[in-house]
Amino acid sequence: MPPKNPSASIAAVALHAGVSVATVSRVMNDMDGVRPLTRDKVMASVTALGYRMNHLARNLRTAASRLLLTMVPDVGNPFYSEIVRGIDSVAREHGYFVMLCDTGAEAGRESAYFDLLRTHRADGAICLDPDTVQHALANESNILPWVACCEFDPAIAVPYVGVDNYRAAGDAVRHLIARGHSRIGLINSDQRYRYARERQRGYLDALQAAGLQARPEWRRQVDSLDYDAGKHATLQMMTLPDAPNAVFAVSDTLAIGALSALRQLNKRVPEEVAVVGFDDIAIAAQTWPALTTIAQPMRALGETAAQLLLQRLADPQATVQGVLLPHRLVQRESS
Amino acid sequence: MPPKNPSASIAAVALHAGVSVATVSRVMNDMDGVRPLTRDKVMASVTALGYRMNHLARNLRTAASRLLLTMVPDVGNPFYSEIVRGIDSVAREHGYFVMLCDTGAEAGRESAYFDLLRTHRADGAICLDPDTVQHALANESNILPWVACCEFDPAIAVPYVGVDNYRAAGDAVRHLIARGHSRIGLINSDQRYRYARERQRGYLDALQAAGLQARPEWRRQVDSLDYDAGKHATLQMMTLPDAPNAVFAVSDTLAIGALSALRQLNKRVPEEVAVVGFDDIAIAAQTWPALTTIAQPMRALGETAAQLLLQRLADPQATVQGVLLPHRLVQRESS
DNA sequence: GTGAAAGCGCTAACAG
DNA sequence: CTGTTAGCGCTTTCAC
Repeated sequence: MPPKNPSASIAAVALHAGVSVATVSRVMNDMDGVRPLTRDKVMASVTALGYRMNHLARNLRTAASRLLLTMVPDVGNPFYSEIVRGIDSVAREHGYFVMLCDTGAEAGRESAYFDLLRTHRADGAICLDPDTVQHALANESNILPWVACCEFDPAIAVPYVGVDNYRAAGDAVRHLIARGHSRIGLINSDQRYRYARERQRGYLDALQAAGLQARPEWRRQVDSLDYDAGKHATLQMMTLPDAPNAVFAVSDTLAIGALSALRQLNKRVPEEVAVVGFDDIAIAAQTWPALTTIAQPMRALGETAAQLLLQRLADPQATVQGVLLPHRLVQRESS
Repeated sequence: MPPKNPSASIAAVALHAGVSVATVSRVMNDMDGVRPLTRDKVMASVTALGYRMNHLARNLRTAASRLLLTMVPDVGNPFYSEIVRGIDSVAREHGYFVMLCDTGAEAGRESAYFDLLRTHRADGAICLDPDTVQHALANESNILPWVACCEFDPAIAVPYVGVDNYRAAGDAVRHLIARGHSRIGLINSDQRYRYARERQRGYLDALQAAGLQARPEWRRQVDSLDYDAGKHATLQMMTLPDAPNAVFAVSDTLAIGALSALRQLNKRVPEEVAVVGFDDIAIAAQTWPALTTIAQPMRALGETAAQLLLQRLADPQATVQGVLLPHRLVQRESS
């Protein structure tokens, strides 16, 4: 039973092994230029003393925390949590840990978190917050290494990864049109999000291209992605004299709320009202009826974001890039 | 427009203000014993230079990272993400940030994460992993500050917060019995979790107390909390010659999968088969039929865990405590 | 009330 | 191949 002393310092190990601290450091960092025999001696002392390196000290010296900040508007949303897993997996692969921060999409909290970069508590950040709040951070982007994920403004010189929201929304609407629906409603989220604005544009253009009406009453804006928000929006929309016979929701959670509302209204889905969502979160396949939706490669979105950030950290002056990942329509029962 | 230089050191500020680094440090830490005039001078220089303290250095000096590790089996599960929010909110209130780690309930990964404590990269940890994997860490619990949340073994000398799983499961079963069901199935999760074992015990005892049969075929064990796992378990259970007319699932996700299976089987819920879940995640109110479930105070669970940990950090030798929070039956349409 | 100076534990030149 | 040494930027006695 070796005496466990996690607080033993590198000096203690050096003493025990009869070598210098520099040598211990070399061994601990797997650097070459150490005689195997010496290395073994050091390792023996390390286990004998139960030594663990103090990362605080190393961090100060190397000026790196090996922590990646991830700022999400809402960790509770299944869409975001899947992305976080993607980020986490590649971060860990590269020896980084992730610090998860729930910003509630508030600019204030976001910029407070950004201080973590300025104070060297994190090496880089991935931001999923509204592009409107990203703008505030754009000026410092050259100094502070961060990338945008899902939400991004191509005009900002910040690496990003996302999907083509305009085209994706168009695909959803065109699908609905192809299924014979003509009065198509939109449940949209917070317009501070560029994705919300882009999807609305896609919706509108697709409608127009098909020569269909795009009545303003058929568009509802909600300020959260809760199930209830989608439900209420749908309930309201359906009281309209000439209510939509199909609805496109910009998020699965909203769409699921819509399903719930339609059930309450005794509307048959998709016969009386069709529903299409966005994201393809796990639950989308389990609803009744199962949700037709635009799938986003959530995992890959997170992984790519982490890769971009890691790239940027490795080479700060590398050219800024933007990546668009493919989406696809997953047709189930609700349309 | 002040020259922003986040990498300015305390020495630069001292020079600029014409004071010593000690004084700057005092000002930065809001310590008293500094003349207001001096304080103002320093603050002026701080803003002039755009100084932000380097936390790496401070951390080394104070031997604290002000980071809390949170280890969850699966960040994607809505149950856990709500708890994480609770943790995050009180952590931030106290000047801590949280580092979220998805362990996949693997003992290996868990102990790797624990190294973050040993290497001073985190000050404390909150563990939501199976009590079976917690046992491995119990020995070091006196040295390494951590607390258990949701999953815990009262026998381990580690502070914990959770619910009375035994009683909660009994409540669910008694509710089903009261509604006239006699053949009650159980969809249980991974037995490495103490909560799974406790809930099973509660289920069994409640059945016995009512003089009802507890056939082994009516119990299904799944190895994940995915919707699909619940669905498949239910599908299998329902092929039984004398299938249950009610099922208690130890997690809402499992119960939702069950709902999906029953729909596929054309069984009316709750008339032909009633379903009760556990947790009361947000989606539970939106399913069809809306899910009856045992609600856990997820937010409070997370908040309490963080408080316990913070307490432990403030006073390492304080007595170990265990907290049980109340659960409650939320009756909706599925039973 | 303020300053000088000694480290925290590690890494990285630079010598040997 | 290994050792010596000078810091990283901050906090914290201990003087003044």
